[in-house]
Amino acid sequence: MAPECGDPWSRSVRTHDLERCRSLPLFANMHAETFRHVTAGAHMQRFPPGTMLLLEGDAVDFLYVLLSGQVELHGTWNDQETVLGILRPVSTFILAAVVLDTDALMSARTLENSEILMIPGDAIRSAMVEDTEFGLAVSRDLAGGFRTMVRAVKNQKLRNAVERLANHLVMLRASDPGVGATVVLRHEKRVLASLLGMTPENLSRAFAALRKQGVTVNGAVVTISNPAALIALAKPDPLIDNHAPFGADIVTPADAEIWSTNSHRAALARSEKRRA
Amino acid sequence: MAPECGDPWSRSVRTHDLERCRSLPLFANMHAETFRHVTAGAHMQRFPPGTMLLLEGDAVDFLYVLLSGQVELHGTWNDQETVLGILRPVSTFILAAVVLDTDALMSARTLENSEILMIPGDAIRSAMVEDTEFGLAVSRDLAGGFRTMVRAVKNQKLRNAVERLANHLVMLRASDPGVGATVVLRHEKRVLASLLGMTPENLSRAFAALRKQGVTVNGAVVTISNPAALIALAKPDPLIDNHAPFGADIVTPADAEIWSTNSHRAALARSEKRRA
DNA sequence: GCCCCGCATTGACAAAGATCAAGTCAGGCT
DNA sequence: AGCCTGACTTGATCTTTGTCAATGCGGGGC
Repeated sequence: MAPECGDPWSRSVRTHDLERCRSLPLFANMHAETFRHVTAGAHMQRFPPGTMLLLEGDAVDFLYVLLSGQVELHGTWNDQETVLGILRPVSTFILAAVVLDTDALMSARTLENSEILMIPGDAIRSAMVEDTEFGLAVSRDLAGGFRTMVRAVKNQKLRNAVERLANHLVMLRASDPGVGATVVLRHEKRVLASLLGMTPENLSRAFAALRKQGVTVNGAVVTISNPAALIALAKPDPLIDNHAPFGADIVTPADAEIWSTNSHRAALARSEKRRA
Repeated sequence: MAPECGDPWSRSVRTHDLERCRSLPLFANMHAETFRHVTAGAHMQRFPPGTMLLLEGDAVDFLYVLLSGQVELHGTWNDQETVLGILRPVSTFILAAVVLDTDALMSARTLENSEILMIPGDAIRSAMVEDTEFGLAVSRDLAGGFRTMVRAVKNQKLRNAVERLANHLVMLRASDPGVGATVVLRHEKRVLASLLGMTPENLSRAFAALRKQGVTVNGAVVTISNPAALIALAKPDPLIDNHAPFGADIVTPADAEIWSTNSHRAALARSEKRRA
């Protein structure tokens, strides 16, 4: 289902890929044999930016594992589109549709060059039956995904645009292990706007509104001169915002809830280098 | 955690209760022995309307099974409240928190006199390990719940207030086995307003706006004199609205997605036959 | 029966957000 | 280098939604 934009580039699956896959909570405790069986039928593909991996309504034949790059999940209705989530490595996506062997509710599109491991849905479903440990991991992953979406609904219904942006910035700050004066936006602003449920114009104005709280923007670099003021406005809440603390704190591994993402850190470092 | 509002009324668990529980897809294929073990520690309680069963942030010790009455799930932030879902029998709730053994993201409150079976979370979690069939059912239920929440986000972000109301009415019509001229709202209007993500005042105006499409309201009774016009405005979409599209189409049994409700399905099939 | 209280509706107004239209800027291409 | 494209911003305007206030309606309790 890749309509345009050049052929995907298939390549063989390296053991390094499998190791990264294995590092996900979803696969970590799987029996070695089941893991081998599941990945036997998998194949690896590279996609250029802007490739539609999956269209909502399509039957879902694979579980996707994003190993490098960035993928956007979005939904469409009445010629409008809204971004429902953005994935960074290492993450899986559309597990729910695979488990139910049904059609996708979200479309998926690459935002950057991306390497994706595609695991046949059949293999996933039979592994759930054969390997209890994996079955449990699937349940935990889906429970986390459910909670992520509950948070999204609360965020959308209880907060206005400026508050959503403020919390997004607070989240970025919290997830950045480095010092605190600046954060780097991880997506194009128009993508971010859609993710936050507003138009690009309105995102610009929301940034402008946050100048009072000491927020200034320069391209993708946002400097937060008065974190306390920003946080006072944002009122982050653990029951909405899942600030995955890398640095400290335990957070039960099951409660990842970032779809199934685990290791963001690499990408962050990269984007930090180049800045206007 | 039932703060006020009179003592809950505990009573013994009857076999009839267990049978209704068993009818849920979540429990239907469970081994008899596991089911007996799981329900051994369960107890039954009656709650008057307005009782807080669970407060967001609370640790979750039980899986709740609603056997009669009506329960509202809502979220809170910054002194505002929004309804995230409304359950009718027979449904379970907060399975995700039980699976992860963590705190609740949603509060639960009875809207009517309700009978609720409370199953200890430990028993659920150990049953998942011991009974593969049950583990699979849990995964499927959570996958359905995830998809329900994805639909909710799309509904909220892609549609305006009038469109959300129109689709709600179309959904009620589709799920009502009787003839088509009227539907009955299932909740107080202010609850419905919150569920649809608007204020009560705005709900009134949304109803007024639908008069052009032949919608008139009288208390809880809504008459739809021109279904085609209403549907034309609502543009219901199987990827957002989980009711049988008017054409045909089967709903795959796995794709329940109504949290974990089952009882609708029969109604759906019925309404499929008769169509304007 | 009467009184109250809470729900629902309506109108006037205010705030939030979307749309339309320029206009700027940076990066990529020839 | 020069140009072109696409992203971002800003202002003006309109639509949608929320807020505040007043009123009507109806059911439950005394």
